[in-house]
Amino acid sequence: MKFSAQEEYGLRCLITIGLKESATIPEISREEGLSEHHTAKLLSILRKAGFINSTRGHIGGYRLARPAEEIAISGVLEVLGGKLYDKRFCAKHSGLLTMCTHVGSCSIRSVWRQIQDAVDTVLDRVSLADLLAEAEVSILDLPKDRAGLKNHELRQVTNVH
Amino acid sequence: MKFSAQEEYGLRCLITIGLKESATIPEISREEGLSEHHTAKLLSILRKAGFINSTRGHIGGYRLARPAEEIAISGVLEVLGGKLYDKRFCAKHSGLLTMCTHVGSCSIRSVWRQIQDAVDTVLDRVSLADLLAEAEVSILDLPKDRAGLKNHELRQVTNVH
DNA sequence: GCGATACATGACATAATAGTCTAGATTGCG
DNA sequence: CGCAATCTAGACTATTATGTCATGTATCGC
Repeated sequence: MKFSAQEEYGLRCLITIGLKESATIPEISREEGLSEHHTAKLLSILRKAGFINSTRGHIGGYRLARPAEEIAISGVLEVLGGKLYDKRFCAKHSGLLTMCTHVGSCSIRSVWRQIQDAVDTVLDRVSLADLLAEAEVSILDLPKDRAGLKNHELRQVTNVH
Repeated sequence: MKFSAQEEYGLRCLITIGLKESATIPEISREEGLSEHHTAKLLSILRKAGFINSTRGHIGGYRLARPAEEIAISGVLEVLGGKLYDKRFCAKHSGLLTMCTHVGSCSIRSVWRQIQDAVDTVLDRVSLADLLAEAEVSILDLPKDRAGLKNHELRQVTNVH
C-alpha cells in the first residue's frame, strides 16, 4: 500500500497555488523542483477535476476554483491517485479466472473496507485550508528556530524528508 | 493510494494455507486462480519473511510458521507491499532537487503520517486468526443463503467482487 | 499585427511492478 | 537407484506508472 508520486506532487502543487493566491507553471515548477512539463501535466489533472482555474496569456496562471475551506483533501487525492478500494478492485484481482473464487466468502475484502473507512475518516476532516494554515505556520517558525544554519546542517536537524 | 496486487494475492495465499493447515503450490494455485509460478513467487516472499514454513519432497507443502493468532496482518502487508509512509518517502520525492524544498515546513507529511496511523490502528487489531474465522463463517453461510443458485445468478446476488 | 508569456495536449521514453518461464534442488517411495 | 512430486531461484517479458518532449493555442502589451 503506497502513495503514488502523482498524489504527492499534485497535492504539493495545489498547496503552492493556495499559498500564493495565484501562480504560473514556471513559478510552481521552480518552487517544487519539478520540470515545467511535469508540473503542467499535474495542474491539468487538477484543473479538469475542477479544483483550480487557469488563465492563459501574459498575466495568466492558476488559482483555486473555490475557497480552500471547501476543497476536501479526500477529493483531491481521489483524483490524483484513485480510491484505495474501488468497485473494480475485486474484478481486477480474480487471477486467471473470470470471476473471483471468493464470491460470497471474502474475508480480505472486509479488511480493505475497514482500512478505506479509516483513511476516509482522516481525510474527510482535512481541507486544503488546514494544510495551508499549517504550511504558513511552519514557514514563520523557521527563522526563529534555525536562523544561521546552512543547508547541510539543517538536513541533520530535520532528518530530511 | 492503492493496494498492490502482491498484497492482495499474497494475503489470500496465506489465508488459504491457514484454512487448510497445510497446502501445496498446485492446491493454492488452483484455489486462488493463479499460475503455479506466480503462487510460488508469493509464497517465497512469505516464507523468507517467516510467516510460513516449507517442506520439500513428495508429501511437502506449506504451513503457518506460528499460530494464526500471532500473525499480525500489518506485518504481512508490510512485507508484501511495504510501508505506506516510510523514511525514504520524502527523499524519493524531492523532484529534480537533491533535497526536498519543504524541509522544516512540510504540511503534507503530517497528513501522510495521520493516514499511516489510522491504517496501523486498524491493522494492528486484526490477526490472521480473525480473517480465518471470518472466512470459515462465510463458507458455512453460503449454502444456507444461496442454495441452488447457478454461478451467473450468484453473480447478481453478490454483486461480484 | 507581432512577439513574449502563458496554458493545453498527446506522443514518446523510461522506470517500476506484475507475472511467466526455465532450470535446478530436495524428498519420499517402490 | 530412479522417478515423481514438491519447493527454490533468478532471468525474462509484459504491463502500468512516471516523467519528458514537441507542438499548438490563447492573451496581453506595444
